[in-house]
Amino acid sequence: MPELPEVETIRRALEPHLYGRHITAVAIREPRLRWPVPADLADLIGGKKILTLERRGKYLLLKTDRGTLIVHLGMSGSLRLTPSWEAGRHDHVVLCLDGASYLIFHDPRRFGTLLWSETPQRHPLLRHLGVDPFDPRFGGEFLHRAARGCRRVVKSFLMDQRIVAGVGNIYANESLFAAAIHPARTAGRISRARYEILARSLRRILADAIDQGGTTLRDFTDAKGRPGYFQLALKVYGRENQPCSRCDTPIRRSIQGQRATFHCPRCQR
DNA sequence: ATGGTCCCCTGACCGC
DNA sequence: TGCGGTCAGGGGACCA
Repeated sequence: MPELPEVETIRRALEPHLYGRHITAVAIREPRLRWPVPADLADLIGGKKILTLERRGKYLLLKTDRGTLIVHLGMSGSLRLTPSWEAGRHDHVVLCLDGASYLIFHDPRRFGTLLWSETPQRHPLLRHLGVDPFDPRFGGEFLHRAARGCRRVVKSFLMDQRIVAGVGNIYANESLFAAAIHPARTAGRISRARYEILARSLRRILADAIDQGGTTLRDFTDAKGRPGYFQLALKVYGRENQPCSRCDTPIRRSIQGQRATFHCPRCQR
């Protein structure tokens, strides 16, 4: 489900309600996620005070006064904050907070992650993450340099979390369309000038998507249950055979790296 | 090192 | 109504 804009949407909705709260109890109802939820999570996080909720790529970091809960939502994960809670299907982990509210990790497909770390930046899952698209270091020059000698197709290059952290399938497709770059072009053979356009397109699209509360294709909602609206602004993703917004040529769907790829065969070269 | 494939899992949808 | 096939926003493990 969630790429950078959706994760950021959840982060913004949650953080003001989490700051300074204490975790009073933890219930692990289903530990079998991407990796097992630590059986002693209650001991690790119980009684801790929440300091911040940060985002690193598609990860959320719930920082406490001692240690950090690392959260990844996978394809179908969500976090929601409710004043009351009745056990629902796929509500795998529940954090009880002081002030009688519940932070619920819900994930039907269980591709998500909940792990504990005292040094999250050095955690194996986070250590190799690339720059955030909103980091000042990110830009056309950065992409051009990172792509030097790279023989992969540009779309999978863009989705490689070790290069840029946070870009998934929707926003890779959309930013390549905005930059008029064919998704199957070899990453290492794209000019610096075109990477400048791609970097700007990506930033603008991610920022717009955050403003719209993310993209809701099926079931994405923020921490209060509200859907996003950026799906209304999608130009190619999920639009196979529909006319290109720029030239009316039917949008084409293909498969790259086991994932659906959408592009306009006329606009994108 | 690099790049491509497989697979983890559930649910929704489609055609028969 | 039921059944089988396909597809889905991610990414680590494994292989050449």
